[in-house]
Amino acid sequence: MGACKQQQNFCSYQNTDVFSKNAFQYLEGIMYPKKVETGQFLFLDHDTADKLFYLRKGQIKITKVTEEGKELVLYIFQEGDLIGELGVSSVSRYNYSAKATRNCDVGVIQQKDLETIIWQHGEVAVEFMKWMSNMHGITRSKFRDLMLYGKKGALCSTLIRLANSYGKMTSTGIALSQHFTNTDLAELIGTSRETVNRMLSQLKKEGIVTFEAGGMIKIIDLAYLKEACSCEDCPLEICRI
Amino acid sequence: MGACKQQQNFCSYQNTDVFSKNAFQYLEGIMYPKKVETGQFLFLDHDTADKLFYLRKGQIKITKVTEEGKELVLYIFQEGDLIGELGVSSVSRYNYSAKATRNCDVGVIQQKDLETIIWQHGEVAVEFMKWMSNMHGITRSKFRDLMLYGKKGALCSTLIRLANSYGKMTSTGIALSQHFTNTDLAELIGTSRETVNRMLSQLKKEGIVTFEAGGMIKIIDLAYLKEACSCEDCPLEICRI
DNA sequence: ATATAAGTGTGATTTAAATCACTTGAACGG
DNA sequence: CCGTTCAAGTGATTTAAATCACACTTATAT
Repeated sequence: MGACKQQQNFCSYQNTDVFSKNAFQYLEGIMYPKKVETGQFLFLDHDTADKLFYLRKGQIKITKVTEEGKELVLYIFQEGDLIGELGVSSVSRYNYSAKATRNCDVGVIQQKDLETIIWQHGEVAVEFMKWMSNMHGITRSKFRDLMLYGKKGALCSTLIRLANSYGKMTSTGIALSQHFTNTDLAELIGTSRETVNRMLSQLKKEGIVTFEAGGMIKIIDLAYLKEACSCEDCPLEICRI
Repeated sequence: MGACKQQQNFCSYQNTDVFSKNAFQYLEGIMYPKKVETGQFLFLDHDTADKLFYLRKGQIKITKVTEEGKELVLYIFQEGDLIGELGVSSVSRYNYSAKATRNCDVGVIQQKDLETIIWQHGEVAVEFMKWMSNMHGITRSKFRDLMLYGKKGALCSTLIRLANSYGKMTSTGIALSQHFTNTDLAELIGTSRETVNRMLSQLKKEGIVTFEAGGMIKIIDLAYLKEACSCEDCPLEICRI
């Protein structure tokens, strides 16, 4: 379990970093393994939400798709992240889908089993609340960024979040360790591919970002990006993708 | 504590409806009273988030304001609602403000006191999680509605939520029991007063809504509003303002 | 190596929404 | 009753972003 890997990554947090070793062992105890292949869904919109998922390996995108096929990516989860809801009422349903964008090893946690642990161990309950609070913080801060500062602000906010989740510090800037296509970014922002392309070209021209081998984005002027979305320097567990 | 007051209100839920009588008594035990007058703030953006608030009476708007003065209203809380975050880390801060839009009677709950109860009573922990999950659900569903269906969809979604929170069923439609100005609605949607005015006029012309005495909105054609924002009939605890 | 698909880059055009600039109306206090 | 303030309504204009259309580039697979 993470903690900020200083220098190596710009700063990569897993959302399970809120759990103590002790609490995490309880979770391990009730997990059973599952594999999900690239392109497959871990769960679908409207499925019964009676499980949590611990992502051991791979990548999961949480998406919401409209009837017309427009796709909004709400989160991208990585190794060490916990996925799902703790509705605690047995009848609640997901209102988004979870799609594997790489081959995944997942630990499945049954709601019922988790509830037992929460009942018995106050410590685990408190840590779960911290996790839930963080997740809500991510959603709320994205909401703010995507609503208030236009598409340019939305892109800049998203680049900062990507830097926090995928960035590696180098002497010349923060290099994203993964390639994101214009379409990927557009789906994170809720805009069109063309708009992303034009905005990125502009940022490149102004020397805010550069493109490395394989189209990987490197952030040169983080301060500019922060300015563009009135960054409030939220804690890193919230400022993520 | 609520439960759906059938017929009387269209359907008014409080977000504390997740708590059992028993759990709520524990909360009552650690609350101390506070009054907040109309226009005053219960807390400000960036204040330390070490308290929860139970709203006994009055109304609180949760808002986010940009440097340029643009205001986004995230939630409107009513009697019986619980306000705040359960970050559980003592250093977390609000990243929004809470403004009283009526004279309020509030019960203040100290984070520390609450944590003790959560530790001791698994039942309370589980109910708190349900509450947190609901709050997150509200945020997520608004995010979706405001991002994906344009300003028209955003307005229609907001009218549905207002109906759930303030609507009274009548023989001719759902009458909102409170007046909302064009500016109020604009701040809920993240748009301009003029745009709201034009969209509302249009809805009126098409017979979707009417204006009653005092400018109160009455919803005639709920199905139309649902269609406009691809309503998924979320549970009522989530489809609120 | 070459066909095929997937992604990028850009101009032109359309559409949605914000902004500006007023007018009208309603409500409130002295 | 009149001036002041706050909200509603609306035309004209500008700006932001989506959409359309297509050329070009880069991977990938047979």
